[in-house]
Amino acid sequence: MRTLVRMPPTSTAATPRRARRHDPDRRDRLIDAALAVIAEKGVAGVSHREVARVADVPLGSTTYHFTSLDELLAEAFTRHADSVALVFEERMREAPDRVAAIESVVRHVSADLLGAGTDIVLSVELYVAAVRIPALRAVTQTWMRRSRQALERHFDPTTARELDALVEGLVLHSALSTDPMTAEQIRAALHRFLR
Amino acid sequence: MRTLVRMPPTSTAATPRRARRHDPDRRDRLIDAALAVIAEKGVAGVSHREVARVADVPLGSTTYHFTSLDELLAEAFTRHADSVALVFEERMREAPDRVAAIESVVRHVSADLLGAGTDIVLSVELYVAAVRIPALRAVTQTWMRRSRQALERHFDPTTARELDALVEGLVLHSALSTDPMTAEQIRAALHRFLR
DNA sequence: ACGTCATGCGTACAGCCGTACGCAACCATG
DNA sequence: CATGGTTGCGTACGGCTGTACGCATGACGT
Repeated sequence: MRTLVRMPPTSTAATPRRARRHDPDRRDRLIDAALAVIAEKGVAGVSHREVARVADVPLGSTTYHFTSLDELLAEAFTRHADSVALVFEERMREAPDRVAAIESVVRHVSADLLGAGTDIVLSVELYVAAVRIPALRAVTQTWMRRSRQALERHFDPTTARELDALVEGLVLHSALSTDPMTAEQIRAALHRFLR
Repeated sequence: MRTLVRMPPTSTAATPRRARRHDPDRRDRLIDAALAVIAEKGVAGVSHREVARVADVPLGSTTYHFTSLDELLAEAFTRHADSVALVFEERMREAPDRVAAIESVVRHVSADLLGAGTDIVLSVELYVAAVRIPALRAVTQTWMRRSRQALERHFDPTTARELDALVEGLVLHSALSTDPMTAEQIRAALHRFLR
């Protein structure tokens, strides 16, 4: 139904043209909403409409702030990778020596990654999306580099690279397993590698 | 255009109703086609129509053989996991001792997994799909169990589990990296862990 | 040779999608 | 208070999706 006649704002028409809201954080909230959708339904579940629904904004708003869906995905995953990398960097920074660093890695795996359920899901979604979307490959590259550099505060480059891979594997296997490894088992594995 | 008049088979009508083919391997070929689609476009790219196109069968044929898309995905990933597991089991079987077993693992990672590009993509797609589709969780579980059991021919259970995780991490990092690890680097990492 | 019936396929339907586009609303000027 | 321009949103369009359903087909028993 095209409204040729101007409706008063109080009209009870189907969609009464919501008052336009001035809110400068909207773009941010859309990115968070996108991450929520990815965590719950996967990248496949991300659509302009779904994100708009979760963020409680009109459809037109999402297409206004993000030209394409890929742009939205790139920003969302960048935020995710940034936040995980920041936490890990802090963990490495606060470790005074090599032994403490190992313990920090254990905590990072068991608390930061495996503890908060959605983070690993987001990461795996990122990995698979990165296979096909070049912009996301760059995100994973940067993340891996930061991760290794953080480790290099306490370990030589080769060890850092291998350790990073081991951590990845431990996290992934635990995430997929019905019988995930305990913090103690993770500690044992890391000490064995670094002994 | 509904054809109320019976068309002769030689008619040049839009879709001349292809001769029905008796081919009992159709189901198998559909599963392979599904794997090809997953490798090329991801799980998100799998649709009855796309699989039908790749397998060169009519749309109705896919919906006939597989009630739902999830059923098709489950069968496809089961086939993939089976085939990778079989290769790995063979590699472990042919290794006479522990040292040879390590070398077999190196070859498995660098040749079987990283060598043939599509396999890792399929695996990562499986991991992420397994998060949301219960039937696929079972597939990953079985695969992990077989993998560990194969390793247990040469290593104790704890070592097997840790080694399995390390392999996973090495493969994943190499697959995602623009600068993947060489076979030599992988060998070094494994020897370091098992030294 | 001929009927029967499980097997296989064409088609239609309803619903979701991304995106383009034009108009409404507001802010900053004058 | 007028007016211009920027920002934001409603809507429509074409295309893709899964799936249900009914009819054509041909293998097989007789």
